[in-house]
Amino acid sequence: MRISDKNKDFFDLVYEVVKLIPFGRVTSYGAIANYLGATRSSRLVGWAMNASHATKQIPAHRVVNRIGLLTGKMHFSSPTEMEELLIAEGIEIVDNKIVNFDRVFWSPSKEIPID
DNA sequence: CCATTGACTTAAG
DNA sequence: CCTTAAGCCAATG
Repeated sequence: MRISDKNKDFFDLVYEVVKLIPFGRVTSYGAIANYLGATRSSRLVGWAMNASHATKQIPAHRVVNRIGLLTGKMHFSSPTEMEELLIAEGIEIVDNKIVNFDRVFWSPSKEIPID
């Protein structure tokens, strides 16, 4: 299915993008919002992640804020689950922040091949 | 229906 | 990078 399909809800589009994040890579709420054409609506991406737990299985731990801070770790099953998952993917984290953020950052608008 | 809140971002200082 | 202020929009009371 094409990501550029606008037939789905904003939440579903967010899920599609998040599911495409490669192993060991992360992206930001704003990058996803920007890719979906809603640069200023990055809060909705976070809201979508919150809802994702109940609806689908999504690697929400690969989505952090614009500076690589794990702002949403408290919304997981365990307060340390997000950090543990990222570390398991080879991502360094210090003080709830991704150290090598510039190296593991994955931009959807630049790295998703256009259909 | 109005007010507040929130896994956010940008701009300006 | 930090702080303020403002914008954004769904959910909640």
